[in-house]
Amino acid sequence: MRVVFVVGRTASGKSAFAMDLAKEFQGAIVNCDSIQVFRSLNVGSAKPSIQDFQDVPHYLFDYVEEGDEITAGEFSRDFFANLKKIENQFPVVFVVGGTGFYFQAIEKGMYPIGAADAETLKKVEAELAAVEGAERLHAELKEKDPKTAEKISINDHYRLARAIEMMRTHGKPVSEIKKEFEEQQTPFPYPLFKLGFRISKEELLPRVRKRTEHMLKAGLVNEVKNLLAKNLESWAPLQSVGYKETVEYLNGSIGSEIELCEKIIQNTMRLAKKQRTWFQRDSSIFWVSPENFKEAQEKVRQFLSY
RNA sequence: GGCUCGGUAGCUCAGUUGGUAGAGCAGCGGACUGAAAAUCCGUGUGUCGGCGGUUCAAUUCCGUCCCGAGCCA
Repeated sequence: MRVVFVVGRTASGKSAFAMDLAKEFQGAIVNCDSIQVFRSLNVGSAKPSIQDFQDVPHYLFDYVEEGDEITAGEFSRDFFANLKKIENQFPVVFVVGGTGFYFQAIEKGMYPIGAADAETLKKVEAELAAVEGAERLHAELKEKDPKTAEKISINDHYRLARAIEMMRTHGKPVSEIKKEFEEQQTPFPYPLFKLGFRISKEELLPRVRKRTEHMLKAGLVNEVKNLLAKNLESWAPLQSVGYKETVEYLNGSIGSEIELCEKIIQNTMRLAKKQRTWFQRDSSIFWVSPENFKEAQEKVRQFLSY
């Protein structure tokens, strides 16, 4: 089996492209989007339609239950477990999504140390919350692991806490864990081609606007209302673009549905910008834009048929 | 028509006891290894509503006009 990554900013048209190719090559679609993995997040996550699900086999959508959460490491394991199961069923899978971190997790792997040790992390967070806590911990990191300290802002409490936690739990600096990992890194286990969808901000904005208006018509507010009725207001994915704003609308801090729509469009554009920033540094991606669409299709065909 | 309070960055506003101004948000750029649609970092010249006056110097004081909100007629 071969694997094609189809990456790009949200609403860029990558899903439709992948669907076409999947039909042509009897392939499957595998999700690599951190929000579309969740059941019950349908409208606001711009999940593929029921028709799409029927036309082409889709994997890793809708498989994390309401209220449950997932990490990049877990996603990566789920991804390979899934691929193992279907590797004899399809000549190719198209891994489609916008979550750069998850793509990295599956392509490069994660450090072999696993998730944070809850107890240690809790302690570190308590220290962090103390007066001058961040300053002290950052100084500690700087002393024991200057390389890592240089990359982490004193205000980035999340990364600072995790770095200290790693150091204490595993008894070595993060930069060493990173170095060891890089030395014994294994290549991605399937033939891989990476395709990126490039679309300008000017082209993207009207697409985002249309999609957001459609989400509101399709019942985004109701979707969120139902989740809040189940006491899921602190469920992490409700912090994501589209959901966060709708929660604010329902609790009154966003006044009207028009304002809600504008806010979602704005934050979606910002998300798109961050996605662009992430993917553009990967020089091994072959970029598709409207001008070289045919050429891109040809590239994929070549990759799949030699 | 009279009085009062406002008019400062794209938006909301702070400030200058007179020496030409700064926050938040937005925008723009970036980072990213178990929260990633998250989190964090960098980036601020704008006729300080217009026109006059006083002054070495006015966004700041004075006059006048324009615009907005409120109160009284």
